[in-house]
Amino acid sequence: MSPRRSAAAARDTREAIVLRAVETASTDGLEGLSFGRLAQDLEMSKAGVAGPFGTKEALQLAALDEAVAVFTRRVWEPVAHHAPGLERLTAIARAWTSYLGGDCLPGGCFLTAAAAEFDGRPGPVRDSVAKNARRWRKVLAAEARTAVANGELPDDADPEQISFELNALAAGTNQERQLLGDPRAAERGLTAMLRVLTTPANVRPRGL
Amino acid sequence: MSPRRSAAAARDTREAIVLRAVETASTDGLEGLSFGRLAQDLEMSKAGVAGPFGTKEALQLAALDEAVAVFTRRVWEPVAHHAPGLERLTAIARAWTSYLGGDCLPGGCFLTAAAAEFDGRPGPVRDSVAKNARRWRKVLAAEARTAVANGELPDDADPEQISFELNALAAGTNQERQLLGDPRAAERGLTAMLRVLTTPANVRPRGL
DNA sequence: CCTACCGATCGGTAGG
DNA sequence: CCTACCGATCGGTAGG
Repeated sequence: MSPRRSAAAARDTREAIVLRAVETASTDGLEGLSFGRLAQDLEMSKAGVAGPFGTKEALQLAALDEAVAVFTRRVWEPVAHHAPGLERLTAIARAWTSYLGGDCLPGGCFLTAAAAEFDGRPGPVRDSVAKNARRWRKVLAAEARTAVANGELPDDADPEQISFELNALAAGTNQERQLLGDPRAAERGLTAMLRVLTTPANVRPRGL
Repeated sequence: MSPRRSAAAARDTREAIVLRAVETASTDGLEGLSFGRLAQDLEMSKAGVAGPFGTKEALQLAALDEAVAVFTRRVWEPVAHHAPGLERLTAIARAWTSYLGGDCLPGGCFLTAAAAEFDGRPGPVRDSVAKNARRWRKVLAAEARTAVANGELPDDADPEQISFELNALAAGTNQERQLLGDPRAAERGLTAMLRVLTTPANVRPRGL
């Protein structure tokens, strides 16, 4: 009663294509993907690569889903056992910057790159990028809200602002690492994130 | 003794192509530029567009230079008359976030997008993007160093860290505006930047 | 999952 | 700055 061999083989093929697509897109962008080049890399026919997806857009969406799954596995799952609130936020800061400072993908954080690539273009790929970005931002804001409720952050701390700043610092950490090649990128990012969690901006500082 | 008519006309043509290229690349990326499409947009022949540049890479570099010039005009020049140090840094934060929150380009901050697009690829375009990024980062760090020397920031504030954080927050502001469509993006970015300038991270906060 | 093909577009050049 | 062209590659499909 195991799945028919051909169905399992088809799944494996699809998975191999998606993994390679994520790698390629991390350096060349999602728009830089092509069936022909993937076929060469995987030593398959072009039609064999295109078949499981039908369109380039479907391939891009599949690669994006895979990248989200990797991010979840590398950043969210390791911190899920921490207590909600400030403790978990701190754990996220550590896991996230460590992820950005590592070299799991040749071109750096896929999701940051995809956000920049599609932020000016309409369509399903952009919609998916935006949806995932919003989802993660909501996770961060919810943790910040819990931290305020727990008295771990000041009553007037703004959870949305904290979420915004953590996200910005992650994007900056990725740029520091990938474009400028700074090995201290992760450390700089973590220092900044921890300060956001220590002295969060609520109201605009006076006199500036 | 005025320049020959044909030379002046050639300069105008080149300029028109570059301006259109910056616009196109702000949404589609520098790699998304093509002589053929620019020719259609400008109602010229493809060879007429390619001629003044020779290669696509030369066109990309010209578009990048133009975007840097726009950034300088919009962010640096308006603050150059301010006193060096904290006052000028604060003015930069205002001009920068205002620039990012405006809509001078359809696809948002060209330089942030180019950084993300080329951070994983070798070549002259990446080198130019990195060189410009480094140059701006040095300007920011120098201002922070002056602020420390003036006693406007704590003695142990780290100018490089301040430069890193301001840059990260700019990238985050651009993403907030372009991808998530948040009209408060500029305000959030400014709030965060001003806090960096008010309570800069120097050493890692204790106990985290 | 393959071969073979479609029309379109790519970067670039010859020649004027 | 134009027409006309080059070989290569694109996304996608027919048919098996």
